[in-house]
Amino acid sequence: MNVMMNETTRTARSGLAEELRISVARLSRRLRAQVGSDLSVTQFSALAVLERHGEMTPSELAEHEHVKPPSMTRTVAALEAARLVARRPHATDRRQVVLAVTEPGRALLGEHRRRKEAWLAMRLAELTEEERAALERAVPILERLSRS
Amino acid sequence: MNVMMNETTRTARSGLAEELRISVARLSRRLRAQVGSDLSVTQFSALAVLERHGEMTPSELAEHEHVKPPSMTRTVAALEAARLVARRPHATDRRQVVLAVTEPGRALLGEHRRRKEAWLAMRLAELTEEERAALERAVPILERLSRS
DNA sequence: GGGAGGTCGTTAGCAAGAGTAATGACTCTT
DNA sequence: AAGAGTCATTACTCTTGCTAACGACCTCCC
Repeated sequence: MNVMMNETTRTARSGLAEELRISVARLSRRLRAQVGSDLSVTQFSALAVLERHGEMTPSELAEHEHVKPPSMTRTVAALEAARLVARRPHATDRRQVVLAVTEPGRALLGEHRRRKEAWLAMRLAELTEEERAALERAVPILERLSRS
Repeated sequence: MNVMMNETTRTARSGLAEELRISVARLSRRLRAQVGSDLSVTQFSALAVLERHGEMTPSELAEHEHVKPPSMTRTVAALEAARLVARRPHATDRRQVVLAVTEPGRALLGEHRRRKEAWLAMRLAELTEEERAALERAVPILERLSRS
């Protein structure tokens, strides 16, 4: 259409923020609907983060997930009730609590990952290799957008 | 690391589905928290879709947003109460209702778009041109993932 | 030492938004 | 014209986010 602009040289179009916002919101809603698991997306995300980062306090976890501490309290309570996360007292500060993924939690994590990837993986498989490569490049950028 | 694979030739890594799922969920949660508007993300998305697609019935809108009709009823009710959407009877089927964005709705849409893009646009501006281009390529793919 | 004030986690209560089930009005098929 | 199906809505529940407030604990400073 426009010979002066191509994909690699144009700057951010004014619509990019809006398009990204809407497509992310929609895909998120779609994904949530596909979770055929006994763990919610929020719980799974918290559990996965805890596994990746090792031991964390509830506040650290809340900050990482960009959620307020009371919300994380509820998420952690659910995970703890399911024996997927264990809490132990902090070594020196008795106000704090240290969370860690239990062995059953780790096992369930792998199992759930495989199950819950099914829907998305099926759809990813329908894409061309170039499209998947484009998503691979986008994922770390999306991660960075939600930090900062 | 692996000289046999590079970004363009590798197939979908097993982790892509999971990474994408988590990063999309997190960014979605982050975006939702940034909406300083009187319209929720859901309402805005429905209004935007309605503007883009022209007139639609509530069921069509619900299907497009991958939401059940009762949920869309509530969203539409809120939009109608704010005079952003108008409903009129279907020409031939009196069970159905036809929805359309009003002129104030259209105006508000543009205004809100500019306002609500602020957070994301700021973060997009911090990226390199290559990273933005990567997101530009990813957006239509994300869109396609949430359809089908 | 011993308060004053800050921090961590939790509880309580509220709001948004999604779901299922059921209903009322209407259309279509036979 | 009557039974079956469809569209939108209502009623109710659930999840998950938030803010406000609190109790337990730490730390700083006199």
